[in-house]
Amino acid sequence: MIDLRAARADPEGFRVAVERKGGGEPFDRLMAVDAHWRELIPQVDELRGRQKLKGKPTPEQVEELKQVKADLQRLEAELAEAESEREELLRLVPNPPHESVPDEATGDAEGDVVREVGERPQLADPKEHLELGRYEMERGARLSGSRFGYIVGDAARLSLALYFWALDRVSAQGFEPVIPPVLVREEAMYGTGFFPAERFEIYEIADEGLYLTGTSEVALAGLHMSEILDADELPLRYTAFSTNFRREAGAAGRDTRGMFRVHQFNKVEMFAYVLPEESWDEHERLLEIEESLARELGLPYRVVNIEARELSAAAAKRYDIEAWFPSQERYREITSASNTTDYQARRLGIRYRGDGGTEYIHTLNGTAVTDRWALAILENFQGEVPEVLREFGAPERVRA
RNA sequence: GGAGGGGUGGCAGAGCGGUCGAAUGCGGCGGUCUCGAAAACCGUUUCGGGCCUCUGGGUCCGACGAGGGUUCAAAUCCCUCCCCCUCCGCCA
Repeated sequence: MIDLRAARADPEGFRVAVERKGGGEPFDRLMAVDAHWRELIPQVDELRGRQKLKGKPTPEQVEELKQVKADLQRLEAELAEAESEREELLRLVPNPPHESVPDEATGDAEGDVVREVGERPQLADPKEHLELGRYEMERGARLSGSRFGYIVGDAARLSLALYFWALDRVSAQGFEPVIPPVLVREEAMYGTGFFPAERFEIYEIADEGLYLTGTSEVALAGLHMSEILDADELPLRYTAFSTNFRREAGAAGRDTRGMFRVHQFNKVEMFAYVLPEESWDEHERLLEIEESLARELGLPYRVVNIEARELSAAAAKRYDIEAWFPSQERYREITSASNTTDYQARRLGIRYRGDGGTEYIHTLNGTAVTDRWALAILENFQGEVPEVLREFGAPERVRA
């Protein structure tokens, strides 16, 4: 959530920033409700003060106190309503985007193309991943429905090698490996900003009140929820392997072939808790790690600075890496690195104790690898596997 | 899944419905002592919000797992939920 005090101090500035992500309307309502709340709170505080006694009241005092109680009940009800309205609106207002985030895309990308790296392979008739590896889509659909598949044989070995390779490289950069829960409570979903904005994307276990995470970002952000960390133990960096579940409800008809967009996939994710003044450096650092992974495999890619309206509620800025997919003749997203600044930390109550008292930390997340990387490897190298993955169990060549 | 017990400050652990934001111990911080340190002694030590402010702070309100309720008044009584522990059952 946003910093209410900062918003009060500069409502016009906030309004402009938040409107870039389409959050102007809830922001206006938030400011109105907050003003009402601030009118009520001193009145309620005053009455509560009168209600406090040192010892047993005389009968006359009890009569007086009953009147105080009546007034208080009325005002407190009004206050409670203002508070719950404010809560609700606070959940709706997105994190303002950073100044460096563009408003308009330059070309075919969902933002500004920062750079293109590597050479696209010259392939006369590129095969797609379904021809190159054994991905059992029809059997997957028979078992679980559309957008489910089995990854079998060499393709499975390739994916497993990718996870281990990525964990190796990322943990060498100081990220602690984690295997997190993938079922979480509603509060973790709200805390990370996936609720209410992206509720439609999330699978729910209604009986238990639990939700399947679409990314281990949720569990990694939740790892320290409602904690006060020591400034000198920051930054905290984690990397998690997990299976991710997404309903892909907004993607009807898109990417329906093969394993490209499925309801269940595996991912190695990076997550960092940092001091506020360090988060923009950390964001660049996450991007650099992601790029180093793509470069080490020799994947042709480009980096995109995502435009404001495409950012999630939580993200103040986001870089995607898009790999070239020869069969589609275009770049497609394979990673995403976001600086959520203090937005998740506020919602989850994650602070640190420094010299100037307690303050909210900043959180960031970024993809290391996903199953989609295996598809990019297959398509760009037409079945050949980069040498570096062999020692992690990948086959020399993937056969369907 | 069944049966019990319990959730209080960084930790441990008290707390007749009012004078309790909360005893005490440990830890932390500052000081005295010391060449220095330890010990001892003295002091200090939660978080959030509103308003004021000479930006040091002041003041009032809220918070004893969470949310409701009873009461003039709740850490203390009642209800719901969450979490932890013990025993039994089940299980990779």
